[in-house]
Amino acid sequence: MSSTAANRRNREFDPNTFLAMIGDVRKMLAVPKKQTIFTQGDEADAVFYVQKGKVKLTVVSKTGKEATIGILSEGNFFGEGSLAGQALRMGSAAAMTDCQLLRIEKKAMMDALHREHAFSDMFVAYLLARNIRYEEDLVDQLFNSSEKRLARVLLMLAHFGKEGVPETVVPGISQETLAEMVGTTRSRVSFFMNRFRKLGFIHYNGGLQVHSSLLNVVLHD
Amino acid sequence: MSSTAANRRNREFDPNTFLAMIGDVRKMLAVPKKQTIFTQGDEADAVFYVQKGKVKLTVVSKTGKEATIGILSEGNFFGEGSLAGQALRMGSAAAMTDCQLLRIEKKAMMDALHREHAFSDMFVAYLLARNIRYEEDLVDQLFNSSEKRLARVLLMLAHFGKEGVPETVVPGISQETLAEMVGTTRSRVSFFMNRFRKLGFIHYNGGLQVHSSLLNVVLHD
DNA sequence: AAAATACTGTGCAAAATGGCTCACTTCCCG
DNA sequence: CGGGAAGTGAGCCATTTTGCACAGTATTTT
Repeated sequence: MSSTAANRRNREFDPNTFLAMIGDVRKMLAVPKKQTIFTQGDEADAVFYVQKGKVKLTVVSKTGKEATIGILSEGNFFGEGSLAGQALRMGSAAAMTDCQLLRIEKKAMMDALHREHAFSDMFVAYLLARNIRYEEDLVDQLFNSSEKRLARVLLMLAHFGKEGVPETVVPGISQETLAEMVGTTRSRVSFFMNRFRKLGFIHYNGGLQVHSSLLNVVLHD
Repeated sequence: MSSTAANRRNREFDPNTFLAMIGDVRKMLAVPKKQTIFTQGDEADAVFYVQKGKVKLTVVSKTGKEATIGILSEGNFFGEGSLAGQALRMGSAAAMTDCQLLRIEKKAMMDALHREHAFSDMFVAYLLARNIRYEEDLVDQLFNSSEKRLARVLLMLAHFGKEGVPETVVPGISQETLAEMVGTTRSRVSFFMNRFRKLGFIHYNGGLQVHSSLLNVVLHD
C-alpha cells in the first residue's frame, strides 16, 4: 500500500534493532496465506507488525456489507487500536500471502514506547504516516467517482510508480476485494476494469499488470 | 468532533502541564472567527494545538471541489503532517469561532517529544485516537449512503450523546459545509435536513438542534 | 434603510450507482 | 479426473446522486 511510508520508515529504522528493542523474539508468527489473524469482535490485547507478506484489513457492517480498509505490507503495524483502549477488534485481519508477523502484547508495546526513545520516535513517525494515508483515502472518497477511486487503488497496489513500466499487482486480488476497497459493487469494478483494459491502461495475463503512467490519466482526467 | 477522544486525553493530561512542557508560552495565538490559520500550499513548519474554539480543516481538489476533513475543538492538534516531513500544507485551516491556539514549531515539537516522556505518551495517544477517527470516517464513507453520513455528521457535531436532550450544534454551520463534510451536494443536504426536520429528528430556531436519540434511528435504520 | 451577499427550499433531467441474474471460465480439492 | 466453488463479463432496472437553475429568506455591509 503506502510503499512511500514504508520506505521512509525503513530508512530510519532497522527492523532488527526494532526486534531487539521489543525484546521477546519468541513472539514471531508465521502465518500461511489466507489464514485469519484476528476477527472483528475478538479481544484486542496486542499489536502486530508485518515483517514479510501482505495483510488485508476488513470491516463488516451491521448490514453485512464488507469493506477493505487497507492492504499492509512489510514495515506496517496493525491492530494499534488496542493501544488506544479499544477492548475489541473493530475489524478483521487476514494474511493475503504467507506472512511473517511480530505479535506484541499491548503491555510490552507500551513499555517499549516508554523505555526506548528511538522506538517511540519510530512509532510516532509510523502513526503520522498512517494518518496521512487515511486522510488521503478519505479525501479520495469525498472527491472522486468510483471509477477514479478504482484507478487510484490500482495505482497504489502497483506500488505507485516506476514510470511507464507495467507492474504486476498483488497476484490473486479479486474484483470482489477491489470493490470492497473502492467502496462499490463488484459489477461496477468489472465494468471499469474492462474499460481500463480496452483503453490499454491495464492488462491481464495470469496476473494483473498496471501501466501506471497511462492509468494516471484517469485520475487527472 | 471527537469529544470522546478529547475527554480521554484531558483525563490523562492537563493542558497547563502540557504548556509547561512545550515551553514557549509566547506562541499562543488568538485567532478571530473566520480567520485563516494556514492555506493549502503554504510552507508547513509548525503544528497547532487547539486550546479553545473550533477549527475547520478543508482541502480543495484539482477540479476546485472543496471537502471538509474535520472540525476540531479543544484538545486537538492539527497540521501534524509537517512532523511527518510534509513540506507544504495539504489543506487549509480556518477558525470557525474565536480561537485560542498554540503554535509549535516543528523543531520545538520534536524536541519536546524526545525530552518529555509524558508528552510523547500523550501525543501517541492523540495520534491513535485520530487514527481511529479517520478509520471510522473512512468506513462510514465506504458503507453508508449520503443520508446516513449526514445523520452521523450531525450526531458528531452535537457532541454525540447526552441521551434525549436536544443539543445545539456549532452555530452557523451552513449546509454548504455539511455537504463538504458528508461528501455530497448542498441540495442533497437541504433535502435530507428537511426530511429530518419533518420527522422531528432535528429542529431549527436560530441555531440547529439535534435530537440525538431520534437521529440515531437513521443510522441503525 | 437600501443594496449586496450568503443561505435555503425545490424541482428536474441526466448520469452514476446499486443490486440482481445468468452464462461462462478458472482453479482447487478430494 | 470430476465436481464444486470462486471469479468474471454482461445486461437490466430501480434508486440515488449530481448538476443546475431559480426564487424566496436571512444576514451583512455600506
